[in-house]
Amino acid sequence: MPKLKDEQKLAAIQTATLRLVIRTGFSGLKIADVAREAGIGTGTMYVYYSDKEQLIEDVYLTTKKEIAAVLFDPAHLSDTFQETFKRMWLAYFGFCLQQPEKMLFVEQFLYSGLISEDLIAETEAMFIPLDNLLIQAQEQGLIKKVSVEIAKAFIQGAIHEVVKVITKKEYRLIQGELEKCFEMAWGSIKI
Amino acid sequence: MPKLKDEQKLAAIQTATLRLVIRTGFSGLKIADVAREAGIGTGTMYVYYSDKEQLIEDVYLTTKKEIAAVLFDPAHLSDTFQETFKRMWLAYFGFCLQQPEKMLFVEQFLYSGLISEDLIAETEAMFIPLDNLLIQAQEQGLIKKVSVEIAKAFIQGAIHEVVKVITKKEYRLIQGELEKCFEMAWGSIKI
DNA sequence: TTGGTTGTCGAATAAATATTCGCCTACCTT
DNA sequence: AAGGTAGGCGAATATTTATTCGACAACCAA
Repeated sequence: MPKLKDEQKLAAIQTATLRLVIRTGFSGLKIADVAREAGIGTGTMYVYYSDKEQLIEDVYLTTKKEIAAVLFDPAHLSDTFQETFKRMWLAYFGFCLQQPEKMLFVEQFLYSGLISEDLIAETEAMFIPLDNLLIQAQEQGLIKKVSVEIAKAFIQGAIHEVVKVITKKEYRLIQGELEKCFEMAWGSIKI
Repeated sequence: MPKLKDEQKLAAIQTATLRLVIRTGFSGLKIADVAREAGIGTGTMYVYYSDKEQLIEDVYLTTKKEIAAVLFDPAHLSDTFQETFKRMWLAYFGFCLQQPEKMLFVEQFLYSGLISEDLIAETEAMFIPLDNLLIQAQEQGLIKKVSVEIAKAFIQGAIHEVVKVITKKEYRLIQGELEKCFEMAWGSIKI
Protein backbone atom coordinates (compact mmCIF):
# COMPACT_ATOMS: atom_id res chain seq x y z
CA MET A 1 0.00 0.00 0.00
CA PRO A 2 1.38 3.39 -0.93
CA LYS A 3 1.54 5.56 2.16
CA LEU A 4 -0.11 8.56 0.54
CA LYS A 5 2.16 9.67 -2.21
CA ASP A 6 1.04 11.45 -5.31
CA GLU A 7 -2.44 10.14 -6.10
CA GLN A 8 -2.25 11.29 -9.67
CA LYS A 9 0.96 9.38 -10.28
CA LEU A 10 -0.62 6.28 -8.81
CA ALA A 11 -3.49 6.58 -11.23
CA ALA A 12 -1.07 7.00 -14.13
CA ILE A 13 0.75 3.83 -13.10
CA GLN A 14 -2.50 1.89 -12.91
CA THR A 15 -3.69 3.12 -16.28
CA ALA A 16 -0.35 2.27 -17.86
CA THR A 17 -0.37 -1.18 -16.31
CA LEU A 18 -3.85 -1.89 -17.62
CA ARG A 19 -2.94 -0.75 -21.11
CA LEU A 20 0.32 -2.65 -21.25
CA VAL A 21 -1.02 -5.89 -19.85
CA ILE A 22 -3.65 -5.94 -22.56
CA ARG A 23 -1.18 -5.13 -25.29
CA THR A 24 1.48 -7.61 -24.30
CA GLY A 25 0.03 -9.98 -21.75
CA PHE A 26 1.31 -10.44 -18.24
CA SER A 27 4.45 -11.93 -19.73
CA GLY A 28 5.18 -8.74 -21.59
CA LEU A 29 4.64 -6.42 -18.64
CA LYS A 30 7.98 -4.79 -17.88
CA ILE A 31 8.33 -2.46 -14.96
CA ALA A 32 10.48 -0.16 -17.07
CA ASP A 33 7.75 0.05 -19.71
CA VAL A 34 5.09 0.86 -17.16
CA ALA A 35 7.31 3.62 -15.80
CA ARG A 36 7.91 5.10 -19.24
CA GLU A 37 4.20 4.94 -20.13
CA ALA A 38 3.29 6.53 -16.81
CA GLY A 39 5.88 9.24 -17.36
CA ILE A 40 8.02 8.47 -14.32
CA GLY A 41 11.44 6.95 -13.66
CA THR A 42 11.96 3.23 -13.25
CA GLY A 43 13.10 3.55 -9.70
CA THR A 44 10.04 5.56 -8.74
CA MET A 45 7.87 2.53 -9.44
CA TYR A 46 9.31 0.92 -6.34
CA VAL A 47 8.19 3.81 -4.19
CA TYR A 48 4.60 2.94 -4.99
CA TYR A 49 4.83 -0.82 -5.31
CA SER A 50 7.42 -3.05 -3.76
CA ASP A 51 7.26 -5.40 -6.72
CA LYS A 52 5.47 -6.34 -9.88
CA GLU A 53 3.16 -8.78 -8.12
CA GLN A 54 1.87 -6.14 -5.75
CA LEU A 55 1.30 -3.76 -8.62
CA ILE A 56 -0.82 -6.25 -10.50
CA GLU A 57 -2.76 -7.29 -7.43
CA ASP A 58 -3.57 -3.70 -6.58
CA VAL A 59 -4.77 -2.92 -10.08
CA TYR A 60 -6.93 -6.03 -9.91
CA LEU A 61 -8.48 -5.09 -6.60
CA THR A 62 -9.12 -1.50 -7.65
CA THR A 63 -10.79 -2.62 -10.85
CA LYS A 64 -12.95 -5.17 -9.09
CA LYS A 65 -14.17 -2.50 -6.70
CA GLU A 66 -15.06 -0.30 -9.63
CA ILE A 67 -17.05 -3.11 -11.23
CA ALA A 68 -18.93 -3.79 -8.02
CA ALA A 69 -19.85 -0.11 -7.83
CA VAL A 70 -21.16 -0.17 -11.42
CA LEU A 71 -23.22 -3.27 -10.78
CA PHE A 72 -24.66 -2.29 -7.44
CA ASP A 73 -25.59 1.28 -8.28
CA PRO A 74 -28.79 1.86 -6.23
CA ALA A 75 -30.39 3.43 -9.31
CA HIS A 76 -30.74 -0.04 -10.79
CA LEU A 77 -33.19 -1.23 -8.19
CA SER A 78 -36.71 -1.60 -9.54
CA ASP A 79 -40.01 -3.21 -8.58
CA THR A 80 -39.60 -6.13 -10.93
CA PHE A 81 -36.68 -8.50 -11.10
CA GLN A 82 -36.58 -8.32 -14.85
CA GLU A 83 -36.17 -4.56 -14.83
CA THR A 84 -33.48 -4.64 -12.16
CA PHE A 85 -31.67 -7.35 -14.06
CA LYS A 86 -31.90 -5.38 -17.28
CA ARG A 87 -30.47 -2.23 -15.76
CA MET A 88 -27.60 -4.15 -14.19
CA TRP A 89 -26.94 -6.05 -17.39
CA LEU A 90 -26.88 -2.88 -19.48
CA ALA A 91 -24.67 -1.09 -16.98
CA TYR A 92 -22.14 -3.92 -16.95
CA PHE A 93 -22.22 -4.36 -20.70
CA GLY A 94 -21.65 -0.63 -21.13
CA PHE A 95 -18.77 -0.68 -18.68
CA CYS A 96 -17.07 -3.52 -20.53
CA LEU A 97 -17.62 -1.87 -23.88
CA GLN A 98 -16.19 1.45 -22.75
CA GLN A 99 -13.30 0.05 -20.77
CA PRO A 100 -12.46 -3.32 -22.26
CA GLU A 101 -8.94 -3.13 -20.86
CA LYS A 102 -10.36 -3.39 -17.36
CA MET A 103 -12.60 -6.31 -18.28
CA LEU A 104 -9.75 -8.12 -20.01
CA PHE A 105 -7.29 -7.44 -17.24
CA VAL A 106 -9.56 -8.84 -14.58
CA GLU A 107 -10.41 -11.89 -16.63
CA GLN A 108 -6.86 -12.62 -17.69
CA PHE A 109 -5.52 -12.28 -14.19
CA LEU A 110 -8.22 -14.41 -12.60
CA TYR A 111 -7.30 -17.34 -14.80
CA SER A 112 -3.60 -16.70 -15.12
CA GLY A 113 -2.62 -18.91 -12.23
CA LEU A 114 -0.76 -15.95 -10.72
CA ILE A 115 -3.54 -14.78 -8.45
CA SER A 116 -3.62 -15.81 -4.80
CA GLU A 117 -6.54 -17.63 -3.23
CA ASP A 118 -6.90 -14.86 -0.70
CA LEU A 119 -7.37 -12.22 -3.34
CA ILE A 120 -9.93 -14.37 -5.11
CA ALA A 121 -11.91 -14.81 -1.91
CA GLU A 122 -11.71 -11.11 -1.07
CA THR A 123 -13.04 -10.01 -4.43
CA GLU A 124 -15.70 -12.67 -4.71
CA ALA A 125 -17.19 -11.56 -1.44
CA MET A 126 -18.01 -8.21 -3.04
CA PHE A 127 -20.54 -9.85 -5.30
CA ILE A 128 -22.64 -11.72 -2.79
CA PRO A 129 -25.57 -9.30 -3.21
CA LEU A 130 -25.82 -10.50 -6.79
CA ASP A 131 -26.11 -14.09 -5.62
CA ASN A 132 -28.92 -13.12 -3.29
CA LEU A 133 -30.77 -11.32 -6.05
CA LEU A 134 -30.60 -14.37 -8.28
CA ILE A 135 -31.58 -16.83 -5.57
CA GLN A 136 -34.63 -14.74 -4.74
CA ALA A 137 -35.66 -14.68 -8.40
CA GLN A 138 -35.25 -18.45 -8.56
CA GLU A 139 -37.45 -18.91 -5.51
CA GLN A 140 -40.10 -16.76 -7.14
CA GLY A 141 -39.95 -18.99 -10.19
CA LEU A 142 -38.81 -16.15 -12.44
CA ILE A 143 -35.59 -17.70 -13.68
CA LYS A 144 -34.21 -21.17 -14.25
CA LYS A 145 -33.00 -23.09 -11.24
CA VAL A 146 -29.32 -23.71 -11.81
CA SER A 147 -26.45 -23.11 -9.43
CA VAL A 148 -26.02 -19.34 -9.11
CA GLU A 149 -22.35 -19.80 -9.88
CA ILE A 150 -23.32 -21.26 -13.20
CA ALA A 151 -25.97 -18.67 -13.93
CA LYS A 152 -23.53 -15.84 -13.21
CA ALA A 153 -20.84 -17.47 -15.30
CA PHE A 154 -23.19 -17.95 -18.22
CA ILE A 155 -24.31 -14.32 -18.28
CA GLN A 156 -20.90 -12.86 -17.61
CA GLY A 157 -19.13 -15.13 -20.06
CA ALA A 158 -21.50 -14.17 -22.83
CA ILE A 159 -21.05 -10.46 -22.18
CA HIS A 160 -17.29 -10.69 -22.03
CA GLU A 161 -16.91 -12.66 -25.21
CA VAL A 162 -19.30 -10.44 -27.14
CA VAL A 163 -17.43 -7.35 -25.99
CA LYS A 164 -14.12 -8.96 -26.87
CA VAL A 165 -15.29 -9.64 -30.41
CA ILE A 166 -16.68 -6.14 -30.77
CA THR A 167 -13.45 -4.63 -29.50
CA LYS A 168 -11.04 -6.82 -31.42
CA LYS A 169 -12.81 -6.49 -34.75
CA GLU A 170 -13.81 -2.88 -34.17
CA TYR A 171 -17.35 -3.96 -34.88
CA ARG A 172 -20.07 -1.38 -34.25
CA LEU A 173 -23.37 -2.50 -32.81
CA ILE A 174 -26.08 -1.55 -35.26
CA GLN A 175 -29.48 -0.11 -34.41
CA GLY A 176 -31.32 -2.35 -31.96
CA GLU A 177 -28.50 -4.86 -31.67
CA LEU A 178 -27.76 -4.03 -28.05
CA GLU A 179 -31.40 -4.68 -27.27
CA LYS A 180 -31.17 -8.02 -29.09
CA CYS A 181 -28.15 -8.95 -27.02
CA PHE A 182 -30.06 -8.25 -23.87
CA GLU A 183 -32.93 -10.39 -25.14
CA MET A 184 -30.46 -13.21 -25.62
CA ALA A 185 -29.28 -12.86 -22.06
CA TRP A 186 -32.80 -12.68 -20.69
CA GLY A 187 -33.93 -15.53 -22.92
CA SER A 188 -31.22 -17.71 -21.45
CA ILE A 189 -32.23 -17.35 -17.83
CA LYS A 190 -35.98 -16.74 -17.87
CA ILE A 191 -38.24 -19.70 -17.27
CA MET B 1 7.75 -27.26 -38.29
CA PRO B 2 9.54 -30.32 -36.98
CA LYS B 3 10.91 -32.27 -39.90
CA LEU B 4 9.67 -35.63 -38.68
CA LYS B 5 11.39 -36.39 -35.46
CA ASP B 6 9.95 -38.48 -32.71
CA GLU B 7 6.19 -37.93 -32.85
CA GLN B 8 5.69 -39.14 -29.31
CA LYS B 9 8.17 -36.66 -27.95
CA LEU B 10 6.41 -33.89 -29.82
CA ALA B 11 3.13 -34.83 -28.20
CA ALA B 12 4.79 -34.85 -24.79
CA ILE B 13 6.11 -31.34 -25.38
CA GLN B 14 2.70 -30.09 -26.41
CA THR B 15 0.97 -31.65 -23.45
CA ALA B 16 3.55 -30.20 -21.10
CA THR B 17 3.21 -26.77 -22.67
CA LEU B 18 -0.55 -26.83 -22.30
CA ARG B 19 -0.34 -27.87 -18.67
CA LEU B 20 2.31 -25.36 -17.74
CA VAL B 21 0.72 -22.41 -19.53
CA ILE B 22 -2.45 -22.99 -17.56
CA ARG B 23 -0.64 -23.40 -14.28
CA THR B 24 1.60 -20.38 -14.58
CA GLY B 25 0.38 -18.25 -17.48
CA PHE B 26 2.38 -17.45 -20.56
CA SER B 27 4.64 -15.39 -18.36
CA GLY B 28 5.54 -18.43 -16.34
CA LEU B 29 6.26 -20.71 -19.25
CA LYS B 30 9.93 -21.59 -19.06
CA ILE B 31 11.50 -23.70 -21.77
CA ALA B 32 13.49 -25.58 -19.15
CA ASP B 33 10.29 -26.45 -17.29
CA VAL B 34 8.59 -27.69 -20.42
CA ALA B 35 11.59 -29.89 -21.13
CA ARG B 36 11.60 -31.34 -17.62
CA GLU B 37 7.83 -31.97 -17.70
CA ALA B 38 8.13 -33.59 -21.12
CA GLY B 39 11.02 -35.72 -19.89
CA ILE B 40 13.64 -34.44 -22.30
CA GLY B 41 16.73 -32.23 -22.10
CA THR B 42 16.54 -28.47 -22.40
CA GLY B 43 18.57 -28.42 -25.57
CA THR B 44 16.36 -30.98 -27.22
CA MET B 45 13.50 -28.50 -27.14
CA TYR B 46 15.30 -26.54 -29.80
CA VAL B 47 15.39 -29.54 -32.11
CA TYR B 48 11.61 -29.41 -32.26
CA TYR B 49 10.97 -25.70 -31.99
CA SER B 50 13.35 -22.94 -32.86
CA ASP B 51 11.97 -20.77 -30.09
CA LYS B 52 9.27 -20.31 -27.52
CA GLU B 53 7.03 -18.35 -29.83
CA GLN B 54 6.96 -21.11 -32.41
CA LEU B 55 6.19 -23.66 -29.73
CA ILE B 56 3.19 -21.71 -28.52
CA GLU B 57 1.91 -21.01 -32.01
CA ASP B 58 2.12 -24.66 -32.94
CA VAL B 59 0.27 -25.78 -29.85
CA TYR B 60 -2.39 -23.18 -30.62
CA LEU B 61 -2.81 -24.34 -34.21
CA THR B 62 -2.91 -28.01 -33.25
CA THR B 63 -5.53 -27.34 -30.61
CA LYS B 64 -7.69 -25.26 -32.93
CA LYS B 65 -7.67 -28.08 -35.47
CA GLU B 66 -8.76 -30.49 -32.79
CA ILE B 67 -11.64 -28.23 -31.81
CA ALA B 68 -12.76 -27.87 -35.41
CA ALA B 69 -12.80 -31.65 -35.71
CA VAL B 70 -14.94 -31.97 -32.57
CA LEU B 71 -17.40 -29.37 -33.80
CA PHE B 72 -17.71 -30.55 -37.36
CA ASP B 73 -18.04 -34.26 -36.67
CA PRO B 74 -20.42 -35.46 -39.43
CA ALA B 75 -22.35 -37.42 -36.80
CA HIS B 76 -23.80 -34.14 -35.55
CA LEU B 77 -25.74 -33.43 -38.71
CA SER B 78 -29.48 -33.87 -38.31
CA ASP B 79 -32.70 -32.95 -40.11
CA THR B 80 -33.52 -30.10 -37.81
CA PHE B 81 -31.30 -27.17 -36.97
CA GLN B 82 -32.12 -27.42 -33.30
CA GLU B 83 -30.91 -30.98 -33.11
CA THR B 84 -27.71 -30.26 -35.05
CA PHE B 85 -27.05 -27.29 -32.82
CA LYS B 86 -27.69 -29.33 -29.71
CA ARG B 87 -25.25 -32.06 -30.74
CA MET B 88 -22.57 -29.56 -31.59
CA TRP B 89 -23.14 -27.63 -28.39
CA LEU B 90 -22.95 -30.77 -26.27
CA ALA B 91 -19.85 -31.97 -28.09
CA TYR B 92 -18.05 -28.68 -27.58
CA PHE B 93 -19.16 -28.36 -23.97
CA GLY B 94 -17.93 -31.89 -23.32
CA PHE B 95 -14.62 -31.16 -24.98
CA CYS B 96 -14.08 -28.08 -22.82
CA LEU B 97 -15.09 -29.90 -19.67
CA GLN B 98 -12.74 -32.80 -20.32
CA GLN B 99 -9.82 -30.76 -21.56
CA PRO B 100 -10.11 -27.35 -20.00
CA GLU B 101 -6.40 -26.74 -20.49
CA LYS B 102 -6.94 -26.68 -24.22
CA MET B 103 -9.89 -24.33 -23.98
CA LEU B 104 -8.02 -22.02 -21.63
CA PHE B 105 -4.86 -22.09 -23.67
CA VAL B 106 -6.64 -21.11 -26.85
CA GLU B 107 -8.60 -18.37 -25.16
CA GLN B 108 -5.66 -16.94 -23.27
CA PHE B 109 -3.46 -16.91 -26.32
CA LEU B 110 -6.06 -15.34 -28.57
CA TYR B 111 -6.38 -12.35 -26.28
CA SER B 112 -2.82 -12.21 -25.04
CA GLY B 113 -1.65 -9.77 -27.66
CA LEU B 114 1.12 -12.22 -28.55
CA ILE B 115 -0.68 -13.90 -31.43
CA SER B 116 -0.05 -12.79 -35.01
CA GLU B 117 -2.81 -11.58 -37.31
CA ASP B 118 -1.93 -14.31 -39.78
CA LEU B 119 -2.46 -17.05 -37.27
CA ILE B 120 -5.78 -15.54 -36.25
CA ALA B 121 -6.95 -15.45 -39.86
CA GLU B 122 -5.77 -18.98 -40.53
CA THR B 123 -7.62 -20.44 -37.57
CA GLU B 124 -10.78 -18.41 -38.04
CA ALA B 125 -11.14 -19.73 -41.56
CA MET B 126 -11.59 -23.21 -40.12
CA PHE B 127 -14.91 -22.23 -38.59
CA ILE B 128 -16.66 -20.79 -41.61
CA PRO B 129 -19.01 -23.79 -41.87
CA LEU B 130 -20.40 -22.77 -38.49
CA ASP B 131 -21.16 -19.29 -39.81
CA ASN B 132 -23.03 -20.78 -42.72
CA LEU B 133 -25.06 -23.01 -40.48
CA LEU B 134 -26.13 -20.06 -38.35
CA ILE B 135 -26.91 -17.80 -41.28
CA GLN B 136 -29.13 -20.47 -42.78
CA ALA B 137 -31.00 -20.84 -39.49
CA GLN B 138 -31.45 -17.09 -39.34
CA GLU B 139 -32.90 -17.02 -42.85
CA GLN B 140 -35.34 -19.74 -41.88
CA GLY B 141 -36.43 -17.61 -38.95
CA LEU B 142 -35.28 -20.20 -36.40
CA ILE B 143 -32.90 -18.02 -34.44
CA LYS B 144 -32.49 -14.35 -33.65
CA LYS B 145 -31.00 -12.15 -36.30
CA VAL B 146 -27.80 -10.76 -34.84
CA SER B 147 -24.38 -10.66 -36.43
CA VAL B 148 -23.08 -14.25 -36.52
CA GLU B 149 -19.90 -13.03 -34.90
CA ILE B 150 -21.95 -11.90 -31.95
CA ALA B 151 -24.07 -15.01 -31.82
CA LYS B 152 -20.99 -17.23 -31.84
CA ALA B 153 -19.32 -15.12 -29.21
CA PHE B 154 -22.38 -15.22 -26.98
CA ILE B 155 -22.66 -19.01 -27.10
CA GLN B 156 -18.96 -19.71 -26.85
CA GLY B 157 -18.39 -17.17 -24.12
CA ALA B 158 -21.11 -18.69 -21.99
CA ILE B 159 -19.72 -22.20 -22.40
CA HIS B 160 -16.19 -21.16 -21.61
CA GLU B 161 -17.05 -19.24 -18.50
CA VAL B 162 -19.30 -21.97 -17.17
CA VAL B 163 -16.59 -24.57 -17.73
CA LYS B 164 -14.04 -22.30 -16.10
CA VAL B 165 -16.15 -21.98 -12.99
CA ILE B 166 -16.80 -25.70 -12.89
CA THR B 167 -13.12 -26.45 -13.28
CA LYS B 168 -11.78 -23.86 -10.88
CA LYS B 169 -14.21 -24.65 -8.09
CA GLU B 170 -14.23 -28.37 -8.80
CA TYR B 171 -17.98 -28.08 -9.03
CA ARG B 172 -19.84 -31.16 -10.24
CA LEU B 173 -22.87 -30.75 -12.48
CA ILE B 174 -25.81 -32.32 -10.76
CA GLN B 175 -28.51 -34.44 -12.38
CA GLY B 176 -30.09 -32.60 -15.28
CA GLU B 177 -27.92 -29.51 -14.92
CA LEU B 178 -26.14 -30.07 -18.21
CA GLU B 179 -29.53 -30.20 -19.90
CA LYS B 180 -30.48 -26.93 -18.16
CA CYS B 181 -27.30 -25.32 -19.44
CA PHE B 182 -28.19 -26.32 -22.94
CA GLU B 183 -31.65 -24.89 -22.48
CA MET B 184 -30.06 -21.62 -21.48
CA ALA B 185 -27.97 -21.61 -24.64
CA TRP B 186 -30.91 -22.51 -26.83
CA GLY B 187 -33.16 -20.02 -25.03
CA SER B 188 -30.70 -17.28 -25.83
CA ILE B 189 -30.67 -17.75 -29.59
CA LYS B 190 -34.08 -19.16 -30.44
CA ILE B 191 -36.70 -16.73 -31.70
C1' DT C 1 19.78 32.02 2.57
C1' DT C 2 21.00 27.62 4.06
C1' DG C 3 20.52 23.12 5.88
C1' DG C 4 17.59 19.49 5.75
C1' DT C 5 14.03 16.53 4.07
C1' DT C 6 11.41 14.22 0.61
C1' DG C 7 10.77 12.54 -3.80
C1' DT C 8 12.84 11.36 -8.20
C1' DC C 9 15.85 9.56 -11.49
C1' DG C 10 18.20 6.08 -14.39
C1' DA C 11 22.69 3.84 -14.73
C1' DA C 12 24.67 -0.14 -12.31
C1' DT C 13 23.89 -4.63 -10.40
C1' DA C 14 21.57 -8.86 -9.54
C1' DA C 15 18.58 -12.40 -10.96
C1' DA C 16 16.08 -14.99 -14.08
C1' DT C 17 15.69 -17.19 -18.41
C1' DA C 18 16.56 -18.24 -23.36
C1' DT C 19 19.68 -20.30 -26.36
C1' DT C 20 24.01 -22.48 -27.91
C1' DC C 21 27.32 -25.98 -28.43
C1' DG C 22 30.82 -29.49 -27.53
C1' DC C 23 30.50 -33.98 -25.78
C1' DC C 24 28.11 -38.38 -25.17
C1' DT C 25 25.21 -42.33 -26.13
C1' DA C 26 22.63 -45.54 -28.81
C1' DC C 27 21.97 -47.43 -32.77
C1' DC C 28 22.77 -48.41 -37.36
C1' DT C 29 25.66 -50.50 -41.50
C1' DT C 30 29.00 -53.33 -43.43
C1' DA D 1 32.93 -55.74 -33.96
C1' DA D 2 34.48 -51.20 -35.74
C1' DG D 3 33.33 -47.08 -37.66
C1' DG D 4 29.90 -43.84 -38.56
C1' DT D 5 25.79 -41.11 -37.76
C1' DA D 6 21.73 -38.99 -35.65
C1' DG D 7 19.72 -37.51 -31.75
C1' DG D 8 20.08 -36.05 -27.19
C1' DC D 9 22.00 -33.83 -23.20
C1' DG D 10 22.67 -29.96 -19.80
C1' DA D 11 26.43 -26.93 -18.19
C1' DA D 12 28.10 -22.63 -20.06
C1' DT D 13 26.94 -18.30 -22.25
C1' DA D 14 24.10 -14.57 -23.83
C1' DT D 15 20.19 -11.93 -23.18
C1' DT D 16 16.56 -9.92 -20.96
C1' DT D 17 14.46 -7.88 -17.02
C1' DA D 18 13.80 -6.81 -12.03
C1' DT D 19 15.58 -4.26 -8.40
C1' DT D 20 18.84 -1.32 -5.91
C1' DC D 21 21.23 2.75 -4.80
C1' DG D 22 24.01 6.89 -4.91
C1' DA D 23 23.43 11.32 -6.86
C1' DC D 24 20.39 15.11 -7.94
C1' DA D 25 16.36 18.43 -7.67
C1' DA D 26 12.54 20.64 -5.49
C1' DC D 27 10.62 22.24 -1.66
C1' DC D 28 10.29 23.83 3.08
C1' DA D 29 11.35 25.61 7.73
C1' DA D 30 14.21 28.37 10.53
